Amino acid sequence: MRRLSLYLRQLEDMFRQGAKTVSSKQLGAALNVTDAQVRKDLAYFGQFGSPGIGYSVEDLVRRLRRILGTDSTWNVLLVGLGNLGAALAAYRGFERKGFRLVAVFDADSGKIGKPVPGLENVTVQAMHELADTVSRLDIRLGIIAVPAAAGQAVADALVTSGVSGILNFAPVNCAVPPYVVQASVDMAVQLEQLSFRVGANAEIDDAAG
Amino acid sequence: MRRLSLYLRQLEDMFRQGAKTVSSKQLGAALNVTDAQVRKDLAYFGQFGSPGIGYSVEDLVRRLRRILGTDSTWNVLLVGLGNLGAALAAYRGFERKGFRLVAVFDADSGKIGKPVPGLENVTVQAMHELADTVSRLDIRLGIIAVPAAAGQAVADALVTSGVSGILNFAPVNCAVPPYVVQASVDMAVQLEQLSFRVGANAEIDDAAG
DNA sequence: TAGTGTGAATGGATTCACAGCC
DNA sequence: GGCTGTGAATCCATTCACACTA
Repeated sequence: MRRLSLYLRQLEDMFRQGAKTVSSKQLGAALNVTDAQVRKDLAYFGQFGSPGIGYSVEDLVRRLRRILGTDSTWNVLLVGLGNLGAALAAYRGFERKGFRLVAVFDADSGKIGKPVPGLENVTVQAMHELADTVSRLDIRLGIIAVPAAAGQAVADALVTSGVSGILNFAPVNCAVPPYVVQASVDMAVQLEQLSFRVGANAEIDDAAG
Repeated sequence: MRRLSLYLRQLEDMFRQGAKTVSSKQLGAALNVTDAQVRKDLAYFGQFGSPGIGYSVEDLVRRLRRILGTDSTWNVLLVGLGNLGAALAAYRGFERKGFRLVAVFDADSGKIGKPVPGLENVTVQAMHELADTVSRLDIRLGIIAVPAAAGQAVADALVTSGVSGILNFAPVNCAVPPYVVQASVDMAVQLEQLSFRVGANAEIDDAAG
């Protein structure tokens, strides 16, 4: 369920602010979701709450992490150290969520061998080292941050090297076998969705006067 | 419909490769969608295809752009020129999709007044100039690329300044009034979704032997 | 009383199946 | 023969309503 991650993020936030318990209504209100929806989502994985009380924030955080698989750390690799890749490498939010960027690859020979800004003990590797590194460091997730034209080739290389999941920032649809999980984020597509919905909103307003 | 943007991206790709017509089956196969799904989606907006032939790629691209509102250019602003913001500012893919980054804001006084790397004629502005700039340049979409702690304040400022849509990269849920459209992208959440689905896949494999 | 867990009902999205057109 | 557009059927997610519990 895609909402589970959002529940967890919100709950971690609430936990930092010292909240002990939370009701489905409170959690839902913070995320624009109905209380019934929250309860259905959580109940699907077991009995987490106490009638009359709500949910223990700390307990729920622990259980959600377990469900999402982030109660242990995942090793992650990145392909493509352009602007976006560099931003991802420097982002300090992954660590806290249970992900560790342990290897970075690029096709540009000018970058290979140099340290990755913002990452300790990681130097840029050549693409041909991919498979070796994946098995040596037990890497299961790969992030693609390369131009569209290179996307499919990199996806193929990741699949061959044995990763189980791919997060794809290249603005292209990459074909992967069904046993490999893929998520895609395309900035331009996101903006298009926005402009579409803004346009639709404007029409509704027009119709309403 | 969220798939519309993906259809458009794929069609633009096919157009560049010289394709004249495309069938719902071909288009669907490229995106892991059934042919019936493609036809339903497109038919919702009108009669675009010819039985026996398929769809004209060029015509369909034009019609989809019209539907998505990207047949004309949208002015866009960016708040936050950290690693991610800089990557977005330097990304050359927006222009081709009908979006132009015309203003960049940051709270860091050390950055204000300096040119934005990769953008012609754009210098970093202070937050207090937001509302003025939005109305002067007729900006309707805003991108948030600031730390989580600053997200809500920036969202509020954008709403007050009069933008119609917000693309939020801050890892926090921002409350906005219903007449403002919002899309959110959280890199860490994306990875969590992946790890969840990879875990689920593994269990299915286990069960199957 | 406040709030969970859950069957029943609803509604929206997806698939099926096919008539009609090129 | 190949392919679209679309009603009918199906599936799945969401909401409703409430029995039950701390």
